[in-house]
Amino acid sequence: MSTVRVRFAPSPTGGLHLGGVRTILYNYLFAKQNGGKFILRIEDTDQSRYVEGAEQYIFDCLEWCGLIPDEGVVQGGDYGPYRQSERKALYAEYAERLVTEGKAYYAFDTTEEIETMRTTLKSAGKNSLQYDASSRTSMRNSLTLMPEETKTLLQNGTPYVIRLKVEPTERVAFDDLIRGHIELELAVVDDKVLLKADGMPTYHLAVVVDDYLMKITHAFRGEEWLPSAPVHILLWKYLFGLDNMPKWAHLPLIMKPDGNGKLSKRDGERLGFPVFALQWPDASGNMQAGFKERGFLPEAFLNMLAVLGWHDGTEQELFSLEELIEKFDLDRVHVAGAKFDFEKAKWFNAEWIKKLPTTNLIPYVKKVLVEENIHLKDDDFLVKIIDLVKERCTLFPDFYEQSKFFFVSPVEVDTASIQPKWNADKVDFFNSFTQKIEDIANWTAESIEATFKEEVVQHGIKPGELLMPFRIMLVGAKYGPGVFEIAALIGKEETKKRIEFTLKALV
RNA sequence: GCCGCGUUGGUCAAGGGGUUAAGACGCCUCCCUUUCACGGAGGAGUCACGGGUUCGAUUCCCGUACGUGGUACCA
Repeated sequence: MSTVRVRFAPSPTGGLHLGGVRTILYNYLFAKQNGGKFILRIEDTDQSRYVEGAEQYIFDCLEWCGLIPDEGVVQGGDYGPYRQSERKALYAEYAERLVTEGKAYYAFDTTEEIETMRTTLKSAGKNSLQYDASSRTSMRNSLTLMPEETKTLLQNGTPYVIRLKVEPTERVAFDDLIRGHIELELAVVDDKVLLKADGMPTYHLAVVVDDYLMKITHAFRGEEWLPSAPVHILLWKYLFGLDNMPKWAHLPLIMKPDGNGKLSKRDGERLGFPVFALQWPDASGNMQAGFKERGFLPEAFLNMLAVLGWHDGTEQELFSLEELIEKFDLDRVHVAGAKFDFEKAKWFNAEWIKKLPTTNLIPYVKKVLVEENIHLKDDDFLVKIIDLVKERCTLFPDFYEQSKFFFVSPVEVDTASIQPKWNADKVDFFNSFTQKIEDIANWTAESIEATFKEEVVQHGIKPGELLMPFRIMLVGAKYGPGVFEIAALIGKEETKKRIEFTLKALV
């Protein structure tokens, strides 16, 4: 049994969105669980749509997710180059070989001529407007032209493409790792362009040639590729033999949460959630926050993506990357598309924030707080705070709201919530309480609470009447962890200061 | 239009001839917390439709509907 080799081949035309990352993830999991190699190549065959920086972006995404290729554009390897633009000559060679063997042909038709052909077919009431066995005989290609004419055209540098000669009577079949046996008629596929006029291969030629030369054993891709599988099978048959063809798995699509259709890069903006792993500009050039920028943990992001279309059959929902490698099973990948649910995605993040050791969270929380101009003391202090508030946080920006009062006195205090029931007795209470805390030698949540309770008894007021005002004094509003915990952490002086501040505001 | 793939609560889903049809997110109620969350206990809500096959279909078969993908010198 040869080594499992899988690959992912993104095109540098835009940000990596959910479907793409999930395909990478499944590829990665499969490779790792079989002790194989995960290879990254770049499909920059459509240079008209090439976007500057998109390639680096792909590397950055992989790094953030922790899905590092074993071989490829960055790491190198024995089967390079891994960028298709650098393999241009290679593809042309195979395309020529197909022409020589009568499996493909040169086509000199211009875009306008093809347009004309289609309108003619349409007005004739034809359903199929394809460049195929039925229409190629009336087009300008090496099948219809005299050999000398073709030769002259080529010598004159006339632009041409190489098209696959699809025999409509053939049928092809293959076994999909997820969907089982699939049979397709070639009558419905057109004579696909293999080599474009600019000398670049189309996806169809490139994927087959690269998969062969890079010894790929298993190929995972989105379901949208299923209809073109016959083309690839034909190419394998003509070029390298069906026995060498990788096993295919067509993954279900990730769909829009509302309405219909597969999730697209524009949906994030429209629906208010990220669709990219990392930030990426939208069509109008505005930067769209990715999962990273929105405050997701890569662990949560990967976990959420893994179970969108795959389920391990038990009740477990939280999986680390190591567990995913161990448990992932192609047989348990769904056949139907899944709608993306941002609420559930957030839940995964909240779970991972609770699950991960606090020390792992420090860098993320620090970043958020520093961006809010919070002056941070030592890590020990931060760890105590994180422990206190982390179960109240879903995304990292929540840490700011949930912990800012540990660092700065509340600017706005919600006195309106205290005012209605405020009276002289309560003022007395807080005045004597501020006196009493002077004497607390060991400033801990327990001692503060004990002192507070004693005072409450002395004044004969219900504790509930006083706890909320106290909280509002310290936090500024009605939320947060235990009041005595907060008082303990911010210190005696700060506690006094905040009580006195609010007392004045309430007059 | 044609071809492919699909269809279990609002969403993710387990199950696969006989089940009270798991579980999770979200929603609702209550408990805990003299706050907000976390946690706990409950609740509402589902097998697209029509025919077969069968003693019995959510499950198997065939249709229909609906969804979705493809039908490019895009990937």
